[in-house]
Amino acid sequence: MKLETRKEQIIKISTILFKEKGFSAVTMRDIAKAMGIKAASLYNHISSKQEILSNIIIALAEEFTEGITQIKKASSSSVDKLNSIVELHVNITSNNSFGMASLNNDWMHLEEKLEYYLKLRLDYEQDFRQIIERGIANHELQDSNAEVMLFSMLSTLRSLYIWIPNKEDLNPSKLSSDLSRVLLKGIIK
Amino acid sequence: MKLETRKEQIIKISTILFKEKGFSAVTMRDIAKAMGIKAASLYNHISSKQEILSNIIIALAEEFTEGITQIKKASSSSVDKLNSIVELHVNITSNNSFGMASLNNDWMHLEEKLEYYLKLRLDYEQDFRQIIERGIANHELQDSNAEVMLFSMLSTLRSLYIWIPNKEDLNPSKLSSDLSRVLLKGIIK
DNA sequence: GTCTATAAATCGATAGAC
DNA sequence: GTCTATCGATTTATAGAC
Repeated sequence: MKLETRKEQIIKISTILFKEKGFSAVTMRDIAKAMGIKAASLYNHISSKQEILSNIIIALAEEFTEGITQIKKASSSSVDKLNSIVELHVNITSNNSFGMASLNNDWMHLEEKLEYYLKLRLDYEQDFRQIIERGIANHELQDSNAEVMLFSMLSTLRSLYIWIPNKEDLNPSKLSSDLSRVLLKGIIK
Repeated sequence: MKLETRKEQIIKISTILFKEKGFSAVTMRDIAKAMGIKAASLYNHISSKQEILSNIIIALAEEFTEGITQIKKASSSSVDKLNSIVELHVNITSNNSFGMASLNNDWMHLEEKLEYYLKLRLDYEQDFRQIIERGIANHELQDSNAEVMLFSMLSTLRSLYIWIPNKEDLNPSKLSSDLSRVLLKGIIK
């Protein structure tokens, strides 16, 4: 059992509040109240509200970057790489579904780290796109609009945070395989 | 060419600002500045910031409700109904991609209209779910997890607002058919 | 590490002149 | 229909006692 620092506790509680109302609508007093202390006391552990948001978003973005870097250099088929990407999203979102809300909806409120975040996101999308394009080139995937395929998969995977917390009986590996089947093979008979 | 009332102009500009930074981070002074007037002058046309948000979200939610009501009572196949739902989302989002951001991300800041919005959303999802379940029952669709199918389609369709404005050469009917193919038939060969 | 107190800025909204 | 002026509440953040 890891001992949580006070800073980690603040970030954890803020993550929950940010998902409920969004970063801009949550006040330092809201965070303090949820911690059971006064707002001024927060500043002994974090330097600003902005720092809390940065911690949440950048940590997640870097997890995705690490994940796709591993997938990219594996020697598996394109389809298996796509399956691994689905697994990556399901796993990260299962462990931090609250934080995924900030990553998706509050990234524009980043300040110093905004540029860095945008680079990570762009690189991730480019790696994902390349896996799809190679799948088309080597005839594993249908020869249709790669951009629509990318958009469709990424939209579903990025929305997992809305859905996962409502599935009390969540089994990540079953969800990954169900989702892979639907995303890759469609739903029609 | 329709003449826009001042109120409609305010709502239109607010919609753009809300998409950029979210409802909570946009001030009445921001809206006024974009209109070229002072904040106090806004109150001659709207009664509160809240009223602007309600107008944006409820109008869109009702469009979706009307759309699926028509689709539901058509005598077409389940697959054709799903195609119509894709078209519905592409059309509404093409006409108001900015407003779709508020619908997706700022609905929780509704006050008096929150309950009404939640009912419209729940009913919509229930209609959508029923179309999928009937498709499975009559063997048009694969006999797998209906909830995952619903989630996957809905996530992609709800995210269209992020993507559509970046496709300068957008052809709604081509997008609808590309998207239907990917969502229904998958991407694998 | 938490508190009280408060600074300095900004918020939504109103009053009243033009 | 827009303005200036301003109210009262609320915001992030700091100072300094304990």
